[in-house]
Amino acid sequence: MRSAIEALSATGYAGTSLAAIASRAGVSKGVLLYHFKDKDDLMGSVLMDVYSRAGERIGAAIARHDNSRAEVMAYVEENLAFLAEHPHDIRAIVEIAANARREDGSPRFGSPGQDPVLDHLVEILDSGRRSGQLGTFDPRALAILIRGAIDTASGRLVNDERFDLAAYGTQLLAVIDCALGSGDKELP
Amino acid sequence: MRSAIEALSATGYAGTSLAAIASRAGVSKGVLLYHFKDKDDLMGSVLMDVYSRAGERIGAAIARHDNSRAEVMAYVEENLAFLAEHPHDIRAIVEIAANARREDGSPRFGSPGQDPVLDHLVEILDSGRRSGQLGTFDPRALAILIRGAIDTASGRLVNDERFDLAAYGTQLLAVIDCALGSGDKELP
Amino acid sequence: MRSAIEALSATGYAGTSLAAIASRAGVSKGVLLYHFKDKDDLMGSVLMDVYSRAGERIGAAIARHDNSRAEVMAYVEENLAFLAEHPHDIRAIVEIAANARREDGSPRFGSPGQDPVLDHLVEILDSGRRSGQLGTFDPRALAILIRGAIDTASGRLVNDERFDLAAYGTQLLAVIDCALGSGDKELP
Amino acid sequence: MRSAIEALSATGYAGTSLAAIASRAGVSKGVLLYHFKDKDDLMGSVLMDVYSRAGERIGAAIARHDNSRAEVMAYVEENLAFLAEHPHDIRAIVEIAANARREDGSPRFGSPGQDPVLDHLVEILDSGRRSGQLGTFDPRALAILIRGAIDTASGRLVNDERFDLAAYGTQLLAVIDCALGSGDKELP
DNA sequence: CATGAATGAGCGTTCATTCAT
DNA sequence: TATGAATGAACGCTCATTCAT
Repeated sequence: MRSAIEALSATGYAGTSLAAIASRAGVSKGVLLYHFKDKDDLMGSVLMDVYSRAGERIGAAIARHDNSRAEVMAYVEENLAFLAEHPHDIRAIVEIAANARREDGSPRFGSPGQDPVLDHLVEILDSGRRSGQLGTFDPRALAILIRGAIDTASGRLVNDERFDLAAYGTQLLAVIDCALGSGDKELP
Repeated sequence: MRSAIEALSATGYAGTSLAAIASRAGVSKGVLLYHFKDKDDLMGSVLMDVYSRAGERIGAAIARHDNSRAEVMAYVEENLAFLAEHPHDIRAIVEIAANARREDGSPRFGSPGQDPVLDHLVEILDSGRRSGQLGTFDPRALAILIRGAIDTASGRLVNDERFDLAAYGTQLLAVIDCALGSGDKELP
Repeated sequence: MRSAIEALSATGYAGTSLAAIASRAGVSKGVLLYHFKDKDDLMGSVLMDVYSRAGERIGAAIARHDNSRAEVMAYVEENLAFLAEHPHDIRAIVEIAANARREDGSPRFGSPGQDPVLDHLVEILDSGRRSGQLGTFDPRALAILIRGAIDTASGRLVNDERFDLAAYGTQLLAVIDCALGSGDKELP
Repeated sequence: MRSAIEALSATGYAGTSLAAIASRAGVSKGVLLYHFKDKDDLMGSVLMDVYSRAGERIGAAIARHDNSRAEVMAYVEENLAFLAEHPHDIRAIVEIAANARREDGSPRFGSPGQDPVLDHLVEILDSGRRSGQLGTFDPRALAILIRGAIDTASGRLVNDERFDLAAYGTQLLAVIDCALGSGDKELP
């Protein structure tokens, strides 16, 4: 699975054949299909593996806070921290989510940014807004916006060597802070 | 090229074979390669075609304004308007930009959000910041963030039927307005 | 298709890969799948081709007679004549009929001896019996017996060089003649 | 071996992989190759097992008679009785005999109907003819015909649920009885 | 301009077989 | 004895590309 992640990050979904993964791992193609039912199963397993690792960290980070604004900030910060530590992992699952298709051509794993993760963010935003801790906004739209901003960073990080993730994170947090409203906090 | 756009939007980059495009267009495969040197040439032409059409509209919209904030807003509004009118066109070029690779596996057309377009936005933001019309921010980071937010909308629009582009646009404009700073404008 | 027939006759169904057929024909594998949708389509086409050629001859031979006994005899004689002239053709379709399976493992083209052909024979036998031209027997059972006797000859002819088709034909006709009865010579 | 027989009968020779047999037997693939040198060895063992069981019964039945006609009838009756009791066993060995090939594509176990068994029948027929107990016929041709009639019944029995084995047996015996002649009713 | 026949590399997958445990 | 990991060859099939017409 590590080899699959490397291959996905380096050559994209379409460029990631079983042969490419196997050769990266130094094993035969056959062994991949011994451990995984088929290619989709392998890809799905990579997706779930990274998701669960990232989700665990992010969930834990959120749980350390008790107000919506801090939770959102922790969500984004931890996302970016995971991305900084495991850029290829995130790149891999974005590739999978964006490109894995069913036989009829429809996406296999939902849109990029994936729904369970997205829904978690929507809920935080929505409960914050309802409880009055946050200002006025469209929770779903803002959540999509935030996920899009995070996902795009994974592409930059892997493919654009001039990309400064730290600066991007600072800017993103500032933007979100501003977007969350509540009148007492401005952008610097 | 219209058939290529339809196919890309419907079945993704990997699912878009020359045969699929040709059959959609009601012509033979051969004719595609008569008019385009190879598949990459066709994809590049689609990319350039949509880019130039979108760029023309967006450039014209920007030109109708004379201050940086209005220019940025026009940039985003016109992007979303084009997306609303031609969702498949945008979906197609996002697919191409995200998936077309060189033989060594590196992206052929830069990262999603593509550089010339991005640079234009960076420049507007930077000049606005330098001239004091806008507040303090990292122009490149903010530009990437905005492009990511726009690009992610194209995926939602095509694959997620519950997605409300108008609401998303409203939210995105509000966020950007806020991010551009200058102290006298809040989120609604 | 001629190469497919040769391969089927020489190496059996399981030994007949697209590569084997293509190499016999001196063409690439790809071209087979250009002309036939998939391997099943090719095999089905071979089956239909031989069937229609054989069926035409046999039908014409039957039509030259006006009583049931002569029709049955003509059916068998013409079957054996076709087999003598085109042993590989018959061997090929017996291989296909016996081995081509659906994905669930059930036979794709009916049992060996194939039904339309069998039904034709059943009908001749049955009408002869009902009209009193022939003696007493079970038309369906006798038809299956006759088809089995003919089909087994194709296997012998191709794989057993000591097999004497002419002698076999003489014996088979004698047996059938006897089996058909004739009012004064009933089966017990 | 019982699992191999089930698999062969259900999905045919080509559909019977070692994995399929192993999973039916609830053991691992490896154990099959521990007990049998290779797949051909397993198939050959199945063939021999069924052959010896069937041969024993049939031989015993023949031994209970002392004239050629009764021996032939017993041969056929016992064949059909074994088939009725163990349809999958017979189906399995017909599959093996028809499909197992050497590397050069030639049949590994002789034609369907297999020679030792066939030769036994030839001998009975021939000695009956020479001793004058039976009429005039070609012993080898008639033996092949009878084997073909029996083998085809196994395919019908497994794949054609409308097939009536008892009626088929009655008809087959009648035909053979007639074919064996009896001095006053010579074959031409 | 356009077609359709043909190619060949590469794909995901199956499978008999080997081997360390 | 039995397992399960691993292999490598072969399979059916897809596809971008070439080329004669």
